[in-house]
Amino acid sequence: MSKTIVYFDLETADAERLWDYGPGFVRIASVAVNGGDAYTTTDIDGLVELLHSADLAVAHNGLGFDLLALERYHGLDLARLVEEGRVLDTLLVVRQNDPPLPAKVDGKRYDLDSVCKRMGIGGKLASGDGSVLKKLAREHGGYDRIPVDHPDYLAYALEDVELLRELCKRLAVDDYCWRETHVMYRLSRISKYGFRVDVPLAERLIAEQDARVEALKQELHERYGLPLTGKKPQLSKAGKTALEAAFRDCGVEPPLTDKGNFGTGKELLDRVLEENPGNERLASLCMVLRSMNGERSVAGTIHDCTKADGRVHPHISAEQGSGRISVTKPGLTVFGKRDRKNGLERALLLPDEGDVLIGADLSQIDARAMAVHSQDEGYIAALEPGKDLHDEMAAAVFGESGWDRSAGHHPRRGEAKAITHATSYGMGAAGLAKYAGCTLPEAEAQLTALAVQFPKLDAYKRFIRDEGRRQVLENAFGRRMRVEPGKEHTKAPASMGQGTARDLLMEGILRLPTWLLRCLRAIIHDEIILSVPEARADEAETAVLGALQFPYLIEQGALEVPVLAGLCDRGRDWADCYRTDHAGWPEIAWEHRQQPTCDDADCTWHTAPDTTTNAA
DNA sequence: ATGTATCGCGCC
DNA sequence: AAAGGGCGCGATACAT
Repeated sequence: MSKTIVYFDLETADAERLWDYGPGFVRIASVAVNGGDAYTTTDIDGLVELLHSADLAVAHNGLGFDLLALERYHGLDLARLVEEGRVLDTLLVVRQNDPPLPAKVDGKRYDLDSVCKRMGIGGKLASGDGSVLKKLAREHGGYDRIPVDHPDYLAYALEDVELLRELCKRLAVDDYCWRETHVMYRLSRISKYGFRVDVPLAERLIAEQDARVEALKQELHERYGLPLTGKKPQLSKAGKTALEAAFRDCGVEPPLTDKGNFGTGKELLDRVLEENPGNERLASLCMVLRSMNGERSVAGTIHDCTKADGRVHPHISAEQGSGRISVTKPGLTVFGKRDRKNGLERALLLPDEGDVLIGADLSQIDARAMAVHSQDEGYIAALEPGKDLHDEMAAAVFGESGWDRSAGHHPRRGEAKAITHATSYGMGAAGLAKYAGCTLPEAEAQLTALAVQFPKLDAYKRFIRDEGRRQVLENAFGRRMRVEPGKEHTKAPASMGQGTARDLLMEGILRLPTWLLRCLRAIIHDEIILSVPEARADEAETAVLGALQFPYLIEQGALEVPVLAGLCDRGRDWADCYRTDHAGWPEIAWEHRQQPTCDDADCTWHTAPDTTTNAA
């Protein structure tokens, strides 16, 4: 009994409009069944029928695009296909077979054409690289206006599916690929359902920011002759020239970046201020520059990404070197959280009507990943439920003396935090000293103490650096990760820590009950956010914790490492989820923002936008 | 016009 | 010999 394998590729309207184009988004499909002749068709419902009856549906980036389009507009039962193991996304497989270097270097190496070229597939089929399609779209006034019988269009589509079939013959599909299929399907629910946006708030914040930026530009112009063109004149060539003169006017040499260029970044300003205490003119210049630089356009980005349904539908992919998840358009991973200045950015995202946001984050998950791999008894013990890793680290490095375990935290917990964080990633004594603000000998002593207290952790890092010289590492779950030659010392441990941490969270995603999948709204490396009906919030939180927490055993006979998670506050918006963490910043709480006024002079919600900075 | 590089900022 | 890692995105400069 032979299996039916369907290879397919879609040509659509502008891919950016997957979630809001409406019917007609999918224009033609190219299809090949087993070894039969490839063909193109406009009968997309027919393709879906074919996929429903097939043993395997194969597409490149299918879980990022093609299958999602068929699900949205043509009734594809994607959940069932994935559940029954009948979906193969070759993009996921290629990344596993030939893992990427960091995205900066390797970002565009995995589109179908690049992959096939690299593997020597293509032969006489020469069009490649999508330029044909782009040209057609330009000629006809858009991707959705290319005639569906245009011979070049059809040839292009046909070639893609033939390449896909050839590619498939050369791929090795391991267990990790099948697991990853389930992972990416589940994460694609975030794109599908989208995250509701507070559009009026976005518009208000944008307007306020525009006013603020205009005032800052004006100030720099009047005081230092900065040109007024562009959004960030301090970054423009003419702007830099003006500012260099401004620094000299203050009696100071213009600060330079590591590459020797003039720069006005936070660190450079800090340094120049430190070196010139009491220079008021300089202080005032730096303050305005800092305000200018600090102006981000998160509200604008969100607004631009919001579709007609009032929601953003972020794109989810696993293209990072460690396998970490990228969330883009908009990039939800970088929204303000720690700085009060940006704390309200998350207030732009809302639960569905009648819902509340819930969320949970894994506790020190990178450290747990290192514990899993190193099997260091002491390190694992420090991660036991009820213990605080940083307290235990402080005790290990600085000693138990002066710490009454029953009375609270270790007095030097703050310092230990830096050490824990730094050492998993191979930071040296110099780096640690700078990061932690201690002297070099102190940093050296701390690193030595660490190696003595956690010998297996230390040994593991040395081992994995060595392994890294083979260029490809495998994390605890079997994900393959490439290490840049020459950077093993720092990147090998980092990849294992981040990569295994990533898959520990994905394990939680796979353990979520099905009903919560449509509630998923965001994923931020070690944290997930969901929008759930208020009446089911208790149930949902219990289920989320149940899914995310489990003892992890890397292999038979190994020591178990507990994976633990904590809930955030239930939020009326995303910022509201962290009101307890930031009790000192009342505006983080939704309740507070409902008041017409408040007494906190530093409140970033009620205080009228201060555009002047007014140094005088 | 389009793509790459650089800076600068934010998060994990 | 010494070395924190991973990223997204806006804004700008420069090459093609």
